[in-house]
Order: sequence, then C-alpha cells, then structure tokens
Amino acid sequence: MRIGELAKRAEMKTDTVRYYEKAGLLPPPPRRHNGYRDYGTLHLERLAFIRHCRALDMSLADISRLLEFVTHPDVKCDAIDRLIDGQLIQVQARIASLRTLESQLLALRDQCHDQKTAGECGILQELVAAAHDEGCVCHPASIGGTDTDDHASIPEDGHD
Amino acid sequence: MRIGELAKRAEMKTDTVRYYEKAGLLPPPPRRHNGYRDYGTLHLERLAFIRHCRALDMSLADISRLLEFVTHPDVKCDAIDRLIDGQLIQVQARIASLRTLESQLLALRDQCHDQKTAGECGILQELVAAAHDEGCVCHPASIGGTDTDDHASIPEDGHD
DNA sequence: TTGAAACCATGGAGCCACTCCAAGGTCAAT
DNA sequence: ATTGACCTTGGAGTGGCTCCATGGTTTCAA
Repeated sequence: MRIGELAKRAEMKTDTVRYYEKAGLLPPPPRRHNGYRDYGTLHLERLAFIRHCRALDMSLADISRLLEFVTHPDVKCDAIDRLIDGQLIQVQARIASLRTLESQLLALRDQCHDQKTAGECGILQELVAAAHDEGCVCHPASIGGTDTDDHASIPEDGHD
Repeated sequence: MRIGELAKRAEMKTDTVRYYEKAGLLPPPPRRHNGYRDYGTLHLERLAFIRHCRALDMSLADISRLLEFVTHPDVKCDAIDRLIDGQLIQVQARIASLRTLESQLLALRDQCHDQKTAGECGILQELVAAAHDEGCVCHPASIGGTDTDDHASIPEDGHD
C-alpha cells in the first residue's frame, strides 16, 4: 500500500503520515525499488490508534507514551491510568476557564446598546476602561478580594 | 520609560512588548541617543488594552482590528459587536466540544479495573479496539445514528 | 509513442503568540 | 576598572500540522 492509499484509509493527509513518521510515532516502512514507502495493515492500525487518541486531544508525546505500552504489554498499567487522569484534569480546567471567559464576553456584549459609532460603543469603552485599571464589566476591579485577580491574566492556551 | 519598566508595569515580558511592536500592534516609540526605546503613558495604556483583550482570548488580528476602532472612533460600531459575537460563538463551541471530550475520557477511565499490566488494561484495550473500528466506550460505533460521529474527529484547535 | 495527469520523494517555509538565547552595546555603582 | 543590570538585534524553538517548490515515477489515453 502506498502512502496515498494509507492516508485515505486513515482519513488524514499524506503530509500528516510523513510527519508522524518523522516524529517517531509511525515506524518507517520498507521502500519499493523506486523509493516509495510501502505500508501494511499494521501501519494502518497504528495510524487509527493515533487518530483516535488525537480525537481525545492527547498530545503526540502522550500518544507516543501510550504506543510504548502497546508494544510492551507486560509493564504496569497504572501509568496509563494516570495519563488519562492528567488529560481529564487538563480538559476540566480548560472548560472552567472557558466558562469564565464566556461570562466575560457576555457581559461585554451587553454593553453595546446599538450605538452608531465606535466612539460611543459601550464595548469599546469597557475595553478602553480596562486600560485605565478602573475595572470593567468583564474583569471587575477586585475591591473586596483578589479572587478574580489572577483570572485577568492571559489564558494559558499555548500548548493545547 | 525604558522597555523594562514598561513591561513590568504592563505585566508582560520585554520580549512580548517588542513582539507586539513588530506585529504592528504597538507603534514604534522614539529612541534615545543610545538606541533605547523611550515609551510614554500612551504606550502603557495601549499595552493594557491589548493585555485585556488577550485575557479575553482574542487573536492579535482581532485586537488589531479593535485598535483601529479606538483610533477611528467615528466609524460604525456594529463590527465591534460582531467581533465579540464571533468570539463568543467560538468559545461556546469550544466548551461544547470539550464537554464531549470530558465524557469520553471519563468513559475511558472507567475501563481500568486495577489490572496490573498494560496488556490487561481496559483503557489500552479500548484504544486499540478503536484501531479495529469496532466501536469503543468513548467513541461508540454509530449503530443507530451519526450524532456522535463527527465529534469523533480531531478537534479543530488549529486556528482558534 | 508521446504527452498529460496523478502519484511519489525531499526539504523548507508558514501558521500562532510568544519565549529564550547569543553576541554585543550602554550605563550606574562600587 | 570592573561588575552587574539593563538594552539592542536577529534567529531558533514550541505543536501539530499544512502547503509549496522541485523533481522523479507511473499510468493511462490519444
């Protein structure tokens, strides 16, 4: 099976397949006389596994760790459990932070009372107010406590 | 004010400030005789604005658009409203997709019944089963419908 | 038989929003 | 005079791809 068919069957791009090989997730297949990669069903299964894990939003590093368990089924499995748990904690933290964000955006949107120009727009006024540290609808100034304080920092989305 | 103090006051790194300048979000300040950047309070306000918008998870492109409204307050503001709405829709979609993901991971975690080796681990067996397209606890094969089908694809985190 | 289309190979750049680093210049205090 | 803290620039790295240029190979039809 050439890379095109493999990619089609695994429902991904040939570029992605080659990328996985370079990243060490997919073992390099034998080559034909012309240099073309020659895949078998094992490769397809492995790709399906990777794809499924990616659908669970796992990082390639985590998937790589899982693949080691697949090829070494005799080691203890509690690390697998911890990996999934860690994943779960990340996802739940992300949901919580996005919910905060949602309420902030909703509050912001409510500030626009169909003004006509940007100069009168409540949303923009709120955003500019934030620059003066006066507290805004979405990030109220912490008068009574500091609990919303750190939420005002930039969400750490860097490495999803 | 040199870049160090500006960055400290804006609670970001000097690298980030320079990056914003290069990205066209912060106008290049005048230089001192030694080449050092010399900032004023307007720069600090602008940075605070950017920081606040980033805390709302806006892209730099969107913030750039907003900054144009700040400097041209006479244009119509409905574009601002639409920008915030778009942001909101994105966030809500992301929450929904993460909730699906959460339940999938929970189902997966329940498969581990304290086995001892990876070979017996229910989680791993489920993940491998997915490679055989037999349906797994987290992504059940669509027997009765296709409602969970498309959710099983890789989450589109690329360009949030 | 020739030529076009479809496939394959490699290497490198681009995306986003930074972050870090190296090599070198500047300045204040000791 | 030297140390250390600051500043400058440019470039590389992050993750997980995606796209592109350039060139080789295969296959099919005219």
